[in-house]
Amino acid sequence: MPQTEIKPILAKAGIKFEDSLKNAGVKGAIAVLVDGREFDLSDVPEKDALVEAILLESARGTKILRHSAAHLLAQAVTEIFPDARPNAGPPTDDGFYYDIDMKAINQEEMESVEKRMREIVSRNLKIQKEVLSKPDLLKKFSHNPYKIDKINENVPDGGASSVYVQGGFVDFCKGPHVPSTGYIKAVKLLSVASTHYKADETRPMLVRIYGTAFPDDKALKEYLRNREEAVKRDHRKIAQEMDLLVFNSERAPGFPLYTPNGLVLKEELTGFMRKLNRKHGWQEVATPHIYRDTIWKQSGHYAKYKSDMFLFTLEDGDSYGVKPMNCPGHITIFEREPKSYRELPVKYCEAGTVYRYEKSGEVGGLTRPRMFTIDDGHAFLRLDQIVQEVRDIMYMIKETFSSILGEAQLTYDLSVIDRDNPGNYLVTYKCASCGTQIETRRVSVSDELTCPNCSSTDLKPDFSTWDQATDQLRDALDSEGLKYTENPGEAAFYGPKIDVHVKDALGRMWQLSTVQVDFFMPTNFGLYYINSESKHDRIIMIHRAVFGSYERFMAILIEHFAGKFPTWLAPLQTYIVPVSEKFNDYAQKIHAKLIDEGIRAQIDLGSETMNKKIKTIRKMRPSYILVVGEKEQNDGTVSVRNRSDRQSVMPADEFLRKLKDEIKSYRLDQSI
RNA sequence: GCCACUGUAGCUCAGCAGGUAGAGCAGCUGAUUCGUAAUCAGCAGGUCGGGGGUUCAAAUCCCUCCAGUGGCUCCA
Repeated sequence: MPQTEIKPILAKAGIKFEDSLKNAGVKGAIAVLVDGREFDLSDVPEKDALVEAILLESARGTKILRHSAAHLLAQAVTEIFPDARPNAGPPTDDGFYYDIDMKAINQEEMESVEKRMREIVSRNLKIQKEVLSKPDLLKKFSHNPYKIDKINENVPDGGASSVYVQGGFVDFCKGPHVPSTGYIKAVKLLSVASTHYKADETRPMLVRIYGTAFPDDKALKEYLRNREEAVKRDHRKIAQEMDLLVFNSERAPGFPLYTPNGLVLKEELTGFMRKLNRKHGWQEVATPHIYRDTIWKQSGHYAKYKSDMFLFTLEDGDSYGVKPMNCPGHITIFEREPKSYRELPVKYCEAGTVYRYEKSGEVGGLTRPRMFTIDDGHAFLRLDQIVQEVRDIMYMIKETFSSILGEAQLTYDLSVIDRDNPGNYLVTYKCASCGTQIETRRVSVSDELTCPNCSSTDLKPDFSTWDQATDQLRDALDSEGLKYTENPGEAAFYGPKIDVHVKDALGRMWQLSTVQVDFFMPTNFGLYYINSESKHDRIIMIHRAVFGSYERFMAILIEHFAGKFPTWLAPLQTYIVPVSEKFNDYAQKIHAKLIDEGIRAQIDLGSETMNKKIKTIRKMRPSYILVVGEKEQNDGTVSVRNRSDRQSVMPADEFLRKLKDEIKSYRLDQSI
């Protein structure tokens, strides 16, 4: 293991960090850390400071390396294409990119850029920091409007900032960087994409080149292997091989059609969730796919998501919308009769299929379809019941993923309101002159609100409901001992939420579960309960989903297991191959027995050779392949080949017993 | 929606200095009856994503629309 931590040393004022490190006998540093801030080795401290060496192999060091690799990329590009205007090139979690204003480049050109990068590495150019005044900066980058923008945004008048020079290339940058291009030993360009300047779709497109860099070749190779593995596991490819779904881009672009195999998988997951819901007191309901548009106006979806909905008007003039959400349906069921405080919480759930018109460039596979099924749940409860309910949901979530994925690693996000932009959310406003309260969502920040009572325009947002909801979520997380990060501005328009991310077998994090507290939709629909004093009281709603979308979760499972599902999920659990036609009867007897016991079993009575049958069925990823011939027929046994191609022979009854047990217990590995 | 790339048989792909399509697998027919990753032979299968244009002639060149992929934006 490379050493990644070194004891801090004292750096004297006026002496370059690199010299202080050298004097202290510290080797291999590429930058230093002082009070949490990173500096170049060539920087000179103004006063004595305790410094920590940053080694290339550390997380910080690798990030610096990648940042330098981004500069290297820009240098190579500008050497080959002198007209290219680099914009920005940051490191990312697993690599780096650089956005450059240039003509789109193809594969060969990208390879020549990469070749040039290696060549610049072998030149081992010194990467030197210079500090320039603002006018000098503007002059130096006068040919590059993007850098001019950046300088004007980041450097105050009369101020100065650093640039980094390597050979003939110079970039406006805070740094730090590795001391020379020779440090960038393991670098690889990965892909070309395009992006809008400042992520603003009205601005010009830039070419974004992605790449990655690692401290050594071995780490790079391993990363590339993982990437290849991810491509091999692509759910679209495996779903095709296992015959799970059909996408017909002409007839229904973005809409998955389930084949028999695919439906087995979805129904197994639905069954799992049904059982869990029952255990936790969620009652199953079913609601229509189409409603009058008035319900969407009332829920607030229409105002915000109209253009993303499938809407239509009939000849008689009635307008309808296909549901993009299940909540209004559940509300409609809930409000059928008044509820007493004693009856709460009321919890409805549904595997509810919703339809959203995702824009053409956004649809893709199962991760972003236009039709998907949510394991949706809506709890209607009292203010004092939130914490307990959220805790129970967090428990359900943990139960689900540890059961389906094994030792699942979960992380939690708490998304809260951005107080500076209340216009994005449904917020209570209080009139400063007459005290009237209204709950509304401004369409744009410039929208002036007027008091419906006194027509005053002096309305102040009141965040107390948001604060209450958010505090309850914090409470629930804290009392379950869960660590979480808070994200201001990421809340839903009707309330704060907890999102749960799950790590898959390739180390990727996926956002799956979500728990959202909603004070506003119950208000929009006038929901109430009768409290112990016979008065109306406000209903609180919790929206929750554990899998999120079945389709997306299936995609994740396919890639997580590489299609080799645990037996309970596998569309094909047993595949039976007779050694030759002579043993068809015995094979059919076994098959009939398995079918009778509810096993998803198939038998192959074709005239192909046994070898070929085994070969061709592999893409279906059966849990078990049974080969039966003379020996098995005589002994009443089966020859079993499992997912890892391990073979064994056992009595047919024993196989069936173990198989049933494995399925019933949702077992992840194989018992045979 | 924006940018780039791609679209040829059910699947994977070849053909593209313009001369109206080819392979493997899958399928069908026949032979083969086999002990754990491809038995042999034959047959059939495509108005080359749709539309328009240039040309004597378009899968191939041009325009346009649709769709897929990688990104950007968005994601109730």
